Amino acid sequence: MRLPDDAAGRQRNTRQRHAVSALLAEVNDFRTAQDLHGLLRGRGDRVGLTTVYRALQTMADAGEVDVMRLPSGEQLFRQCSRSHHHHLVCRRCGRTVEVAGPTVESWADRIASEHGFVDISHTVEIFGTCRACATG
Amino acid sequence: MRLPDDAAGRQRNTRQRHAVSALLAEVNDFRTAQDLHGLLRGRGDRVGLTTVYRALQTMADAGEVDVMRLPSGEQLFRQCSRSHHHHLVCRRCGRTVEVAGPTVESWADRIASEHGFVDISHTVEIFGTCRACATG
DNA sequence: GCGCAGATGATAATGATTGTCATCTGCGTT
DNA sequence: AACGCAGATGACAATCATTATCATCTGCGC
Repeated sequence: MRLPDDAAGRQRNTRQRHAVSALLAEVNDFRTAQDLHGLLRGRGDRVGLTTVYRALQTMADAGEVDVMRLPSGEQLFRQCSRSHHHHLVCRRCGRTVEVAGPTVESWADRIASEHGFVDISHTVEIFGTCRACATG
Repeated sequence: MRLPDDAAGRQRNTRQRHAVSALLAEVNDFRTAQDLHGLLRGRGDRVGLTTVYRALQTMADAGEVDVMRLPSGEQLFRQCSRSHHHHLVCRRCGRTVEVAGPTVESWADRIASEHGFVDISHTVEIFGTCRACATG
């Protein structure tokens, strides 16, 4: 047990991973993998699509980025605060707001316990139209 | 205005739609479209996969079936109660429990309103391991 | 500088879902 | 009971995001 995080600590510092990470920090919003790949290419960074997917997957596993899924099924990635939270998404312009939800957390846990479920996790997404889009 | 639900009331009673509907009533659980199609074929009902998808889509639009999405992105269909509710799903055996959540509903609405969002909808899924799977 | 495990990327493969389109069939009308 | 047509069907092709392959490359510890 010399290396507690043995399996996880094997990632290298590559140009590509850094590029993806930097881009996520820049566009502070949810983007698809394909989208991010396009942006990288557009700015001249030469990164393969496969690599973008892999980088995002790795970062997601490490808790460095959030993954959410659109009703259509596509997954979106974003650099988010590390703590558990959910998202409020404008279905028109895509603007997102992080929302903390102690209410839901405890509700979900309670409901699950009442039914004898253990090892609970949950997903919550809220969709709506933001003020700008509604009035514009 | 002889037909108030003009646009929606155009569905015909076909053998195929009935077969899909009957199967859903039988297996009271979430199934993929492909899965349902396989079951129909297995029992001798001759129905095209495309038609199964269309039937499910139509029924979902009409609120007759529930659609949920696995973390992997595949969508599952189930005949459910008409009222709005969410699901508690065993990640091991797939058993599902319908849960009503006035708490979340109001929470989601309140959060969204506070941020100026309108026309709110939301998705909530709770995953866990049911007692049977946890002890077994 | 060496060497190799991990990383990359062009490409093919996968797999669920949707589009196409010629044909068929409820079902209201005649 | 036959008619006609809008909606329905289904075999097949197409899409599209994501993943698998695999030969090659490169951090980075030695």
